[in-house]
Amino acid sequence: MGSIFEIIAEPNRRAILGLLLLSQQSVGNIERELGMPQPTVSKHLRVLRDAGLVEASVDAQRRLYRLKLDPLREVEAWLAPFRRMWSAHMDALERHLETMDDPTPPQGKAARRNP
Amino acid sequence: MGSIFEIIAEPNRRAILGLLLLSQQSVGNIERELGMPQPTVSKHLRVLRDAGLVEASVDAQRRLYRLKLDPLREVEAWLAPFRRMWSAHMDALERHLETMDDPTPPQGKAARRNP
DNA sequence: CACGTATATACGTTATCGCGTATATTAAGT
DNA sequence: ACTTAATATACGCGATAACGTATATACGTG
Repeated sequence: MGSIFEIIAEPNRRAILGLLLLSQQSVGNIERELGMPQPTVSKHLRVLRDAGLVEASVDAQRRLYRLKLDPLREVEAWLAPFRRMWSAHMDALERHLETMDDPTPPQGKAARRNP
Repeated sequence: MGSIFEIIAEPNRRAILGLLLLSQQSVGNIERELGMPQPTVSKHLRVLRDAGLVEASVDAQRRLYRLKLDPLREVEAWLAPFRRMWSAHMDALERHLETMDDPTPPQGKAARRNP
């Protein structure tokens, strides 16, 4: 499977990652919690493992899967400029609201960014 | 096409969005800049438009496409808890480094950085 | 109105993904 | 050793997405 973006495009995989956010989980737990058949879980876990998004430790017959979120940094990195863009718009809106004849000028709450 | 995640899973679409980050672009520009055949561009733009990621204004025969990044907030929202997680690890590492052969033991609860 | 330019869509093909069912593997308990 | 539990894999299938080629639509210019 190609990029991290394709990996997280799958809803079930996102669900699994979301569940693992709470704590590590056995395959059976994931199966029960998310209500998907066991082979499906295992196969998605395989994909996630190959992508480096999870890793497993063996607890007898169980495998406990936990998050390894390093690969998500690529998504974060890709998203960053877009986030900058919309916070730029936010700032513009703030500036606009500040200049609107407002008897109570914005103060106190939310410290200025880049003072 | 389903979720925003599937939309941005496609490399060419991410390329288009990346290009639009600079400024609005005509279809022909995208075609030249990214070196993909025109129908491909148009079809991806169609998908992006349906997803609300992009909107076009007509300039004679050209269509100028620009970003509309609202839908990306969903990605941002999904990513947020994971980001919190790895910055938590960062903080833990920092705390650890602070206490490493540091003659001044950790006493004040959070010696916040950037006072 | 004919023509070139710019963009959109239709169609057929190919590749891949996710699923379900069945089976293999590995460890535990008796 | 036999059995049960837990997880992994193999195989065939149906859906869908992306692509290339060809064609349609809309606009501007002579």
